[in-house]
Amino acid sequence: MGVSKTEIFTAQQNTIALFAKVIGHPARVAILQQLFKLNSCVCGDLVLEIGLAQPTISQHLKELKNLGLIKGNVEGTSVCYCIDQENWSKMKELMSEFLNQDIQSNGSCC
Amino acid sequence: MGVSKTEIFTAQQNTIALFAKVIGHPARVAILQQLFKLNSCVCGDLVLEIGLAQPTISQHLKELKNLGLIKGNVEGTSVCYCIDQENWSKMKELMSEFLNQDIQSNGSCC
DNA sequence: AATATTAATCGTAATATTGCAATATATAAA
DNA sequence: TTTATATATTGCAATATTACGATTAATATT
Repeated sequence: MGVSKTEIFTAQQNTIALFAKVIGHPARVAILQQLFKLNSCVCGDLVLEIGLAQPTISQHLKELKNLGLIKGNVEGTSVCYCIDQENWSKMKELMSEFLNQDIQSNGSCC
Repeated sequence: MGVSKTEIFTAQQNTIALFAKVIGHPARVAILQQLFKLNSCVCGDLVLEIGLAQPTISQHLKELKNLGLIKGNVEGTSVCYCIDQENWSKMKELMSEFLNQDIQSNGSCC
């Protein structure tokens, strides 16, 4: 069907999946890395840096913004984007907790 | 197009995206959590636990296996799955490095 | 006001993902 | 050897994602 059955999972599972999904595209990884590198960055610079068309970058920025990982400020005709550090930290917390899980049983593995 | 332009990104960016993508579905998050909880788990138990059809679970397991995050051993008619701890650690390392990035510039944010 | 600049949105084509019924495969048990 | 059990594979329908050209919107500049 192409649509996930989110209702059968916990809120935490769905949230982890949503954050992972938005990082699950190399263009968005590249955008985030660039924003960490430059602190703030105008949309047009990302288009040049990354090499995808302007509407495509704009779409990826929108997804990152929807999840709160970045924020954008209008500056004249350009829009300046940067990491939303507070939300990034929250996401990092959630993902780290998931990644750092330990095997909870001592039964031998297969 | 539906197809990512992976060739314009670095290997690291593509790898991060691939790992994030496979975690980007709540069913796979749930499977991984269950495997951490029980150490090893038979496919059929995951079907019961998670509540998706057997072919669907089987497909998700395949994706996790393709990326090396889990491994499966045949035990009679069942297949026992567990976390591949070595590869999980490598993935964790890569993702943590990405998540723990710090702003590298002191220019003010927008 | 007219024009240039920048980014967002719309529309669309190509492809990927999700989920499951039906079927195939492989081993165990009778 | 037949039958039961467990998992994988196939095929398909519904939906989502990716990418971009064309256009729109919004502000700056002349």
